[in-house]
This record gives sequence, C-alpha cells and structure tokens, in this order.
Amino acid sequence: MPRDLGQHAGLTRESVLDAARIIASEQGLGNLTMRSLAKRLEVAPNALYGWVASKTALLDALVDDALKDVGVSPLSTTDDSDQRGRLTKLLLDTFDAIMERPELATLFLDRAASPGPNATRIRVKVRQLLIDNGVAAAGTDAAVPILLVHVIGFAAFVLQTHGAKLLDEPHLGPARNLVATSISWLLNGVTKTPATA
Amino acid sequence: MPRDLGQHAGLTRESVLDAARIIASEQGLGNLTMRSLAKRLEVAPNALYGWVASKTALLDALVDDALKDVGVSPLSTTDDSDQRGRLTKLLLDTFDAIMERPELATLFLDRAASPGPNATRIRVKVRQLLIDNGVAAAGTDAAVPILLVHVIGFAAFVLQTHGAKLLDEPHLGPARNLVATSISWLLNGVTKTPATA
DNA sequence: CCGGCTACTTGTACGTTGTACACCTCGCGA
DNA sequence: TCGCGAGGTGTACAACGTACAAGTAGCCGG
Repeated sequence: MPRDLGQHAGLTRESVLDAARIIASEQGLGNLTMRSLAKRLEVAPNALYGWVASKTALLDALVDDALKDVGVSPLSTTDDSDQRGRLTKLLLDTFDAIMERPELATLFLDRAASPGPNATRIRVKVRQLLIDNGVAAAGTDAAVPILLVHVIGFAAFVLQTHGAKLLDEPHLGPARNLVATSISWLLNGVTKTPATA
Repeated sequence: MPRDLGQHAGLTRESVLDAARIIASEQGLGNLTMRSLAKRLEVAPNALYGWVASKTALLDALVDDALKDVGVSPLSTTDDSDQRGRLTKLLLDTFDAIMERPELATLFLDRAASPGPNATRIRVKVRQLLIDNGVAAAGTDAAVPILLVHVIGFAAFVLQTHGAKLLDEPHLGPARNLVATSISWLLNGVTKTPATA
C-alpha cells in the first residue's frame, strides 16, 4: 500500500505511469527513458524501480491501460438483436483506443497477445460476442485473434503511413470507415464458416 | 564498389547481412548487436559501418531480404482463370516467408509499410492481382494494406503465441489453413464491395 | 620498380541506456 | 523515545550505437 503523499517526493504507481504517458505523447516513445521519466518527476532514476519492475513492465502497463475503457459498458442493454452490431462496436472501440495513443502503436503490435488484464477482458468479450453471433465455441479460438490482430495491425498501419499527425476526428473518418468495412468482411466469413482449426 | 575479397578481413555487404541473419536466428534478435556481429566476423565494430549505414538500416535490409523470393515467379503462366488463386498464393507465400524467419517477426510488424524494394514489389503485385480480380483501381489503395497487414499481423501473432518453436512443416499446417481461410474471407469482401475510401 | 592514392580496418572514445547495490532518512507505531 | 521499514539517493557497471582520427594494405600511373 503506497502512502498517498508525504515524505520525499511522494511517488505513486499512477503518477509514474501518468508521467510516462505525457512524455511518450509529447516527445515520442523514443524519448521515454527511465532517466527522462525520473527527471520529470524530480527523482533519481532508481526511485522508479519501486513502482515499476522494469522498463518493459512499464511499457506493458502503458499499453494495457490504454485499453482501460474498452468494453466496460454492460453487454446487453435493451435489444437482444444486433449482436453483430455490438461486436463491431467493440472492435471499433478497440481501434479508437489505439488511435488515441498513436505513439504507442508499435507497442500494441508486438503485444497483441499480451496477457494484460484489459486486453484479456477484451478478448473474453469478443469471444462471448462471437458465440452470441452463432459461432461455435471451438471456432472462436481462431476467430478472436484473427479479428483482434486485424484491428491492431490496421490501426498501426494507418498511424504509420499517415505519420501519426492527422489523428483528430475530421481526418480519422476515412480510416475508421475502412476498418469498419474490413471488419464486416471478416465477420461475414467468421459467422458463415464452420472454422476449421 | 566493394572489392570481392582481399585485404584485411574481406567483408562484404552480403557477408555482414549473412552473419546478422545467423546471429538473429541462432541467438535471437536481442543478441544481434553491432558488437556481437563484429565479433563473429572477427572485425572491429566500426568496420561494419562501411557496409551498413546504421543498425536500423541493417534491420531494414534483413526484413526486406527475407521477402526476396516472394512473388518473383512470372505472373501468368498457363491459365488466365483462377486469378483469385494466384492472389491467394502470393499472400500465402508472404506468410510463409515470414514464418521462415520467426525471429524477425517483430521487425516485420512495424515495417509493414516500409519502402524496401522487395516489399514494394509485393505490394505492386498484390495491387495488380486485385485489379485482375475485378477490383477498381481506386479501391486497391485500401485493399492492399488491408490484406498485407492482415497477413503480417497474423504471422506475427502465430509466432508470438506458439513461442516460435513449432515452425516446422508438420505443425505449421493448422496456422496456414487459418490464414488461408481468413484471407479468403477478406477477398470475398474486397472483390464484392465498391471499396469506399 | 617505385610512390602515392584510395579503400578498408583499427584504436579509442563518448554519450546514453537499463538497472543493481549499498546506504541514508524520514515518519509512524509501540 | 526508539527502532523499523518504506521510500528515497549516490554511485556504479556493463552494454549499447556510433563518431573521429590514424593506420595499413593493395592497386595503378609513372
């Protein structure tokens, strides 16, 4: 249990992660270093290791936290129809979450299979929605990664080509339409095929 | 123009890249360092910079060279039908090329849009095959990255989850079937939709 | 046959990175 | 009042990518 504030510098796991986020977003991921992070918090570099096991762990936390708000709203609200719409929305929300943190795009890529809590929750939910869409439970083992990898890969690609500059809503539209389209293509296949493993 | 062989150590761009490949495949990408590379070549670390501009450039070359053999066979041989089969084969060949170098998987990911000559050739060929499949030229700007990102992302995912150990043919089968399946899903959509950009 | 030019390689070194070890120094509970 | 332990600091190390200047071998014009 970390104390709220108090003695020397009053670090917190959250304050560390927040500072890391700010540095990454303002100066790019390449300038996010243990030392730059420590400097911003006015702390010796080693102090960070009380709150974060390693830099890798810090990056892990960063990417997983970016998915914090995805798929947290209750599953079924009013109508039970349009399960497919729900699934599409979840995938698009994931896409949006990545697009909101362009500087982390490369991290998302090679952590697509990472076991972070938020990522896991999304995977579970996708799986459930697939079942709701009539996909056999066994087939979801293949379909879940296909869908998620597609979304992540697409987001990373868009950010890479568009230079991560035109990420505000006005210019995001076309890209979003494209993901939506390609997701729908995949869903067409997923919900139709018996999914050979 | 580098001389073929001769004086001190007789380096070559190819010998450097070969050694890099060997280190990456034997000891993992993390152990591929300018110094380890130099040591293997029995050369001072700086000597490498005469043949490779930087480590980044070396990695760029590594990933692009891995695609050397993909899509080099002539486009149309005998039958003009089954354009779709040709496109599928090209994508699967790309998949196989990545699976052959599991240690480079993460590199492929954030270089999916890289302008290497081999990558470019594949992109061009995919685009051409899409047109041959009846996709409007304008639509290919969207479809090409969708397909390639999908293939690369999928390969990376498979390697990441399966730990890059069972990459030999016997165990590769299921994964290959899955990509083939998902590619076919995407192609269904691509060749049917007018592709809104 | 010789002298220099050029291409290649080396030695040395700098700055930066992640991170371990030992020590200090508060504030709190007994 | 007195430890005790959490949360820091100082220092340090090994490894990284890479720049700069010097050296050395071979080839070519004379």
